[in-house]
Amino acid sequence: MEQKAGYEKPDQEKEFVKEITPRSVDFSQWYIDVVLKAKMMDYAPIKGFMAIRPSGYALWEKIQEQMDRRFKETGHQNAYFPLFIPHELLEKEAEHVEGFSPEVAWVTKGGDEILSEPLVVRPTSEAIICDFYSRWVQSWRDLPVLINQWCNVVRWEKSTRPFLRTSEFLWQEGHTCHRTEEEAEEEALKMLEVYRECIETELAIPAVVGRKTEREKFAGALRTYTVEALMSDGRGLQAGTSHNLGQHFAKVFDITFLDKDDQLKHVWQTSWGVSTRLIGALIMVHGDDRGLIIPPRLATFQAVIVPILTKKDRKRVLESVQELADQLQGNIRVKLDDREEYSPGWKFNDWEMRGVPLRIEIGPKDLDRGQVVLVRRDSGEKFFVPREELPTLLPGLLDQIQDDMLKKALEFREANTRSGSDYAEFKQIMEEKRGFYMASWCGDAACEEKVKDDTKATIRCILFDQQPADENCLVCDKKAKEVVYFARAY
RNA sequence: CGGGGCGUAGCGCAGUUUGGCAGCGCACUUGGUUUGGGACCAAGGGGUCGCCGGUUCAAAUCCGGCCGCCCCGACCA
Repeated sequence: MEQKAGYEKPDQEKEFVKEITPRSVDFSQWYIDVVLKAKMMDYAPIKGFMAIRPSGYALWEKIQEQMDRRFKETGHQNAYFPLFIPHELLEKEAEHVEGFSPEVAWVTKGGDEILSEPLVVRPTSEAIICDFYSRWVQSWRDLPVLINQWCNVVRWEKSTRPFLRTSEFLWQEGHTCHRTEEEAEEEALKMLEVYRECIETELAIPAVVGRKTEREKFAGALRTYTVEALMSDGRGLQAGTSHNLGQHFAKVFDITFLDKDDQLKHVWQTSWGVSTRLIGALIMVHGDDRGLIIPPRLATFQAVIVPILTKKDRKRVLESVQELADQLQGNIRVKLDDREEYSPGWKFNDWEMRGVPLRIEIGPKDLDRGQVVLVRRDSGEKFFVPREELPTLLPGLLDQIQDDMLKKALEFREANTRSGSDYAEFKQIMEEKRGFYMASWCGDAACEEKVKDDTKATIRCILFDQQPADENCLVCDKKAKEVVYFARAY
């Protein structure tokens, strides 16, 4: 039996929804159960594809809204580029095509006609966008180009998991052109920080930033930066990436401009993206054995009001909750669940499974006492509060929940981030406890490869501005150059 | 691509060994009673047993072929 990291003690109450496999039994099955039972997605009749259902898509819309706002604030504009890419364009950048060709989907026919020039469905849009940029950029006055697109991409994956790796997924890809290398580097790092901050603030996920190794970097990039998060089973997940593309694409796609000094130069480019994978991260960082826990800032409904209806008091309870719902609208995002065909207990379980941060219960007894029952989804805490205090109390409580969720995730990550210089100990930790392991590395791909063979762990990122604490490489014991995080990753 | 498992109602499964009326739980529909942690009673609806072929009086069940899905590995922004 494989041991897994970081499970909570089983809840004493044992009131869990039966359909969800406990995390301690089988984390993968737990994840699948949650995404299905919370109606986040459904499997498509094609392997590796899925429908994102309204409650999953609502999360994506919130993520988009928050990311998009930050992109605009940093000077970017949205645009849209074609779904199909002529194969010859994709082929131009050698490393790029080599990286993606195993997973591209092809279009070889249009109607009844066999296409003379086959098309590929975009696995990412560098090629087609660079083709446009070569015409749009002429002068230093055209720079910088700061464009983002929200779209779908297709990568023919061999093994897939809902939200984490599907053959089609939704994402955004920023594509920028700059006059100088410094400016491109600054952009790549700026957007990396936008990702980190947004993921931390909105998704309540603490993320580590760093640089990818040669082995892990984007096909065709000069350097790849990454935002890495730790899931509650101790595995790492790449939550976003930002690339300094250098002039690789500019040279093959001929994106040139006449600079102030009258010299014809190639632009320096970046690209950066986050995808619907973030939804998977959200589930795996915050979820528990009852299902999802959505941070208040991203929740479609921040609180759900469940009336307790009895035959005698039905009418006055219904009137009262309606009044409360009206009163709270505009203050917080609230949902009144006044369906009479479901029992309160059923609703409690259902809304918990779907992760609504707060539940407000109101029954006859509460009406008599002028109070409501509040239940926090994240902690399970239950309290009785005077009804008139709700409008002032709720926004603060939601902020508190958001903070507590981030704090809890951060504590988990810290407790599961270890460091050391003993390779045997490292192997044991990757096998038993997992989590992040910080260590010194010589920079040699062979050591990276050996770790993978021995432990299935990979270098998630090279930390910025860190001098190796240990002088020697964790693996080969030669002089170390970098400090890296190892983890088994999704 | 390699190893293992599975395919029967919307979902989860039994039935296959030993061929003989297509079953159970949940969900769904209608009516009634209920409602403070997945309520109860009654009456209903729902099937190309993955597909194609073979054996047989008779196939979910036996035989052959094919397809698909899941898990583990390999590969993988």
